[in-house]
Amino acid sequence: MRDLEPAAVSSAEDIVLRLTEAVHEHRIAPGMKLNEDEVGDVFGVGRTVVRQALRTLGHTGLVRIERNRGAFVAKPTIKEAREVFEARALLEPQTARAAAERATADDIVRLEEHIDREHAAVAAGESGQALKLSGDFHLEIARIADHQTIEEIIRQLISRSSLVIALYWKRRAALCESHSHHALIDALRRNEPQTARDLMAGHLVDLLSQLDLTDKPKVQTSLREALEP
Amino acid sequence: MRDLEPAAVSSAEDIVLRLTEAVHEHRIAPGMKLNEDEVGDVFGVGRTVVRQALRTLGHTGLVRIERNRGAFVAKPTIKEAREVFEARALLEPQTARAAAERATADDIVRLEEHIDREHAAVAAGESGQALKLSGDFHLEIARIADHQTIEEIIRQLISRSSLVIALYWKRRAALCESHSHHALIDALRRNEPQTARDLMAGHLVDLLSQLDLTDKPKVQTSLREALEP
DNA sequence: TAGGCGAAGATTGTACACGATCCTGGCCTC
DNA sequence: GAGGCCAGGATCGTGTACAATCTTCGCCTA
Repeated sequence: MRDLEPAAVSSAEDIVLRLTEAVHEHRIAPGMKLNEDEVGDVFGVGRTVVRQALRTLGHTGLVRIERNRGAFVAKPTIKEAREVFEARALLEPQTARAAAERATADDIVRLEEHIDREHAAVAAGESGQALKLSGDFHLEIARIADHQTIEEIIRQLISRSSLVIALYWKRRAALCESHSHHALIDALRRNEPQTARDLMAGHLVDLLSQLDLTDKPKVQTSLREALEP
Repeated sequence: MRDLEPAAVSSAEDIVLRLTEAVHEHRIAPGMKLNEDEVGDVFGVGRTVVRQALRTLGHTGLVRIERNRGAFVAKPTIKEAREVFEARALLEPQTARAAAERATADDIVRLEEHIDREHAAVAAGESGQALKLSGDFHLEIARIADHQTIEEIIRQLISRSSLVIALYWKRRAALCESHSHHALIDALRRNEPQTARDLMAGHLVDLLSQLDLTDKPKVQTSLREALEP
């Protein structure tokens, strides 16, 4: 944690990664202003590089850029939240199916190591880290499916999912996820595409059902905007 | 066409649009180098703005950026080509279904006007323009479905589709598309979601089948890379 | 003549400075 | 006292200069 004197130089990619990580681990909250000078100081780079990074994050949907106003961590609306999970529901089941058709023994090992880290994070109470790993698990599936285009799209959707979870998660057992992931690995190990497909579809429904997307739970009017920071 | 002395100022968004249009209309070929100074001169802006635009295009997949080498119009491989259409096949049918559930009379009118322009372009022999309009048609469907997230993803996929078509299209009647689009409009007008879904699915299969994705038709080894420009 | 080395040119990467725009807070007027 | 106006500060947008890197081409050597 003593990363102070971070200095050195970070390329734009590094900053994108660091910021993405921070958002995934819920270390920076939706709506937070990302001042260019400030971010530049933190990472020891000029505004030019920060600008690139923020623009990149803007494209993934993690950051909203307003002209002459600056960059803010995105605050997905309820509609957007639904949309993100709908899109994932269209893409991921079929991707899991493809992954089940191609998964090698090595892939299974990697997935199991992944799950272990996920459990460790949960056990250590690091819910942020656990969430990030949970997202990475889905990405790993796409990687196994050997489908770069969809992998890239899913990466964006998972990023936004993190924001959605930060905003709309109703606290419950976070462990049920692990069960789903375990079952998925089993299906992949046994090369059962149809099972994998169904499990992923069900898993996404589960995730969505654990969000509180009732019509107006967290109003994000300018009023709240004024109260929160 | 006498757009010379373009000068004035164009913001980054404008340049993105102009370049995207040019690619969609096959006015600039895959693999072409996009020199920053050159683009800047053409549009009358500094390199900073060009840089932003190119980076944006890089994110949509239309341009490939190599560090210290520059920006090039992307050259999708056969695998990428398949991937793009697979992703579309997962997203668009369901989107068409949603569109059929929501389409208003106004929407139908807009779609029909769109088709008319498409026909006009085909009749005028402007195949590039026709292709662009054809892509926009699919985007319009996503807009009607009122699903911004998927719309944005489809926008990216259609951009890449244009590149794929530029590279792998085997010349045939370009008109069959119009029939598909017409049938889709009918389904939307009659609010027949299932029909719309199936039509879109079939339409995408048709599109894919008109590509020449046999194993090694257009080799793009470094040899070709060296010969082409 | 083939191969490797090195310098010059070209192109991108980054920082910085200046101009434009927006927000904030105080003051003036009604 | 309320509302509008204006100036000051802060922040972003863009052009430009300089540094880093890559490519190219000529030259030297075996």
